[in-house]
Amino acid sequence: MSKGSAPARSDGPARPRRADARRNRAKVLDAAEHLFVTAGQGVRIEDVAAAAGVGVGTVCRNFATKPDLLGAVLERMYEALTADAHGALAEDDPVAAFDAFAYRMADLQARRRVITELAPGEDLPVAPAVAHALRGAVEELVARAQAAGGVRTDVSATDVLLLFAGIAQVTTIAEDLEPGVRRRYVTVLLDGLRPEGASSLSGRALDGDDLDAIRARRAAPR
Amino acid sequence: MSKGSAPARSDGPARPRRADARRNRAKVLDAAEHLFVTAGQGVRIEDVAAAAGVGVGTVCRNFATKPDLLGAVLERMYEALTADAHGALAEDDPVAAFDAFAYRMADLQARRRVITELAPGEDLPVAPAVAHALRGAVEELVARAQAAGGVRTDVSATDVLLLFAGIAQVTTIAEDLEPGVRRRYVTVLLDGLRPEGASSLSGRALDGDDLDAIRARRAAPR
DNA sequence: CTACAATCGGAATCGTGCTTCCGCTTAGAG
DNA sequence: CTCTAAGCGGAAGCACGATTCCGATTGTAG
Repeated sequence: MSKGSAPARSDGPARPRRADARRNRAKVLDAAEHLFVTAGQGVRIEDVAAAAGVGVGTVCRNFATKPDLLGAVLERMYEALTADAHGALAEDDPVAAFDAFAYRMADLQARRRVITELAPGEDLPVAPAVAHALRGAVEELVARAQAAGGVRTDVSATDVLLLFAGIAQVTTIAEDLEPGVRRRYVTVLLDGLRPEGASSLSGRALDGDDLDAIRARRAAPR
Repeated sequence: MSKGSAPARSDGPARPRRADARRNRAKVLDAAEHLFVTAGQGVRIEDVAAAAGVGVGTVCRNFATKPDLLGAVLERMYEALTADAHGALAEDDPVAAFDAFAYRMADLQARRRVITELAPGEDLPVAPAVAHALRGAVEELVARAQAAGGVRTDVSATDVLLLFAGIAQVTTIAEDLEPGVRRRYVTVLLDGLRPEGASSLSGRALDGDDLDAIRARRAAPR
């Protein structure tokens, strides 16, 4: 198996894949995303294939290994989140935009739970460029909210990303048991991020490099 | 394999296990806790055995299945956390006690990361009574802090438990990359929990039954 | 419409790690 | 000190699931 999820070799314009093949690939991605989000990364390839209405062979032809499939799904999720961040950047009021994004971010990050289930040491499927795009947008969003006095200045965009990721994870199950919990918790966290009445923080804020380092650790801790 | 982690049958006073057997059991638990915390629940039984300096047979004789081993380790963690909560209850200033406990709780919950790695659907090793003991202590702690005006009254002990669990999880890796992050994040969350300047929350606070329901969901979602 | 090659489905293969089994070792009672 | 059975180590057996392979199918160019 050679090409995996990168269908077109860079040499020359390989003729376009057959129409049904492209369709199947999409069906697999949709099914995989749904299953991963609802049942975790442990779902079997066979089940993904069944849900997509194709054979296992088709799944494996499009995504050489299971980590590849995970990676492709994650990439789509990051992209969705980044699109949301860009949408928020188009808003007028920086603080309101940040708050609104916080709620949506938590929702989207919750779907990303799969990542957190990955035991460290497994070859993590990363989406490099995509992750950076997201980070950039969030940095901008946080900076504006801070300038407008809606967010304390002793936290970084990375801190924000991590804090909400934590809330998102822990509410994955709770949320569909009692819809609204996530919203409540995000509100509490937002209150903690306001400049008014903020206790002083001791260490240093994390930056983008730290986030990369964390991802790297996940990938190869031993 | 019949007895698993419950060594003494209830019928009659079975003669005490051999001294070295008890010692080995303890060594296995220690090794397992260390490995699970540092490398996740994916570590192989064989590795646990090696780390404990015993054979795989010994591990399996003491803990019939891997979930049993996980369960035994988790039980010890819950107990440690509960002991801490009781310690906090002995303090004078309710608010200071709550804050201090929050920091320790986050640290201890971080070790509990194994749980969160468990894909839903796996037969979750629960520690029933132990979990309830913990909850009781935390409820008392939160109630006192609220009465003293240090914690907003629209959140429950369960909410607190979940919120800090989220922070704990997300800082598992970050913390040993940049020690102090967890402390920073806990501080932010504590700020969000103060009554001053708190935004109003929409839904309802979760209670102990919800927490049970969440655990149950984890155990058997399909 | 025909022919060719891209794709497909799913059975067979292969690897990995949990659990069991059994002959050997050794704690501990008498 | 001797004897008995609890306990031990680790090889073998098994189950489960990812990946591969190949004959059958089906778009699509001409």
